[in-house]
Amino acid sequence: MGRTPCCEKKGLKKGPWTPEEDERLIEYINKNGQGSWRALPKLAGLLRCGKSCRLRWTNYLRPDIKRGPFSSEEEKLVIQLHGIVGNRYTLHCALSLVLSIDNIGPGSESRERERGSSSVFPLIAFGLIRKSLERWAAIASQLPGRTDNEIKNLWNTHLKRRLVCMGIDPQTHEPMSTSNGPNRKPSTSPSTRHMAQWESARLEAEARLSKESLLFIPPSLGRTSSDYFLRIWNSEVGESFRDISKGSKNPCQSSISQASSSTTRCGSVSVTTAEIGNPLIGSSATGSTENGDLENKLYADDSMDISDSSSSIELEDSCDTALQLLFDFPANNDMSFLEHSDDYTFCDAIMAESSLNCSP
DNA sequence: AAATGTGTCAACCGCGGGATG
DNA sequence: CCATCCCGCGGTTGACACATT
Repeated sequence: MGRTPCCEKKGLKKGPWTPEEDERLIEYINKNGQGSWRALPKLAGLLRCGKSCRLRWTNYLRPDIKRGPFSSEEEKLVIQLHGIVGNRYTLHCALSLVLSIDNIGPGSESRERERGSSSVFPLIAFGLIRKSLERWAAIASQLPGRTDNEIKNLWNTHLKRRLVCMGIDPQTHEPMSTSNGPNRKPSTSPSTRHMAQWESARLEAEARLSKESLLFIPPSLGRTSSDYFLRIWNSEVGESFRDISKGSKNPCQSSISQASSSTTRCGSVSVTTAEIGNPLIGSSATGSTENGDLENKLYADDSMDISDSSSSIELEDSCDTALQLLFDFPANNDMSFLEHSDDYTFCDAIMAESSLNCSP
């Protein structure tokens, strides 16, 4: 309703593309570049709608497309990434964590202690919240040469079935409820497990950040954990997130609002870190009050006087940066941190066993 | 050998949402 | 504020190849 169709349907060709059409499209884009898809068919002399041209180009003709079957490494990566950004459950976990942090206002010292040291984690969570809304593109961005459509097809035709065959819920990446299997530990609540996973990721990020900080700060000056947080806080990443609760145009804020309003509807996660009593936090936290103060500043930003100069573009970059932090660490897309929770990630088992037990 | 079933994948559809003028 | 363009999504279709009966 209201929207005009992307093109006049009459007289336009549908179905498989011919080599001649491909050639025309490639030639046109090589000459004129991408964009203006609506006008492109006419200019290129194609009897296709612009959307069809765009799809053909982005999913098939782009020179950087990698053809051929997915390698086992790629499949494993897709499964792992789907576990992170690929379901709304994770999205809500991230959201809940951010909100739980947000709920800790000045004076809530006990909760601060429970939560432990501050970190880059909220920034990662914000990035993930945003990116979770673009699941296939986010996953595809980590697999050079693969398109989101290709990954979606792979997931729907191969991987999803494989997970089901392995008794794993493809949505939650959890073992199916009724059959935990002989070697499985009693299943912890999904919330707890996801939170443990998140916390594990957070700790890794912190460790890495701390390590990197050693390169920038002379040991003679001494360091506290707040130094590391300050470094992030003073960076452009921090600058962008200082404005998160200001201004409705903020894309992250928008996502948060949307997700927040849907939390009740989906009923997935409404726990806070403190509520689930994540043991990782207690065992590893430094419990720095300096950090708590910093976080109070960070999340009680209604009272902060910050000259708002960050554009949405900067914020977007920062969200990307935050996501990239997660994708990057420890290094080169090594997602082994996911396996720290020893009953959560079954990718290796899946890859090893699927061909034996789940042959179509 | 023919009919039928199944899997795969490129392509399409309709929708929501951000960006822009 | 509104209309339009563009992008990305989930879901689906249809052609084709291959397996099974």
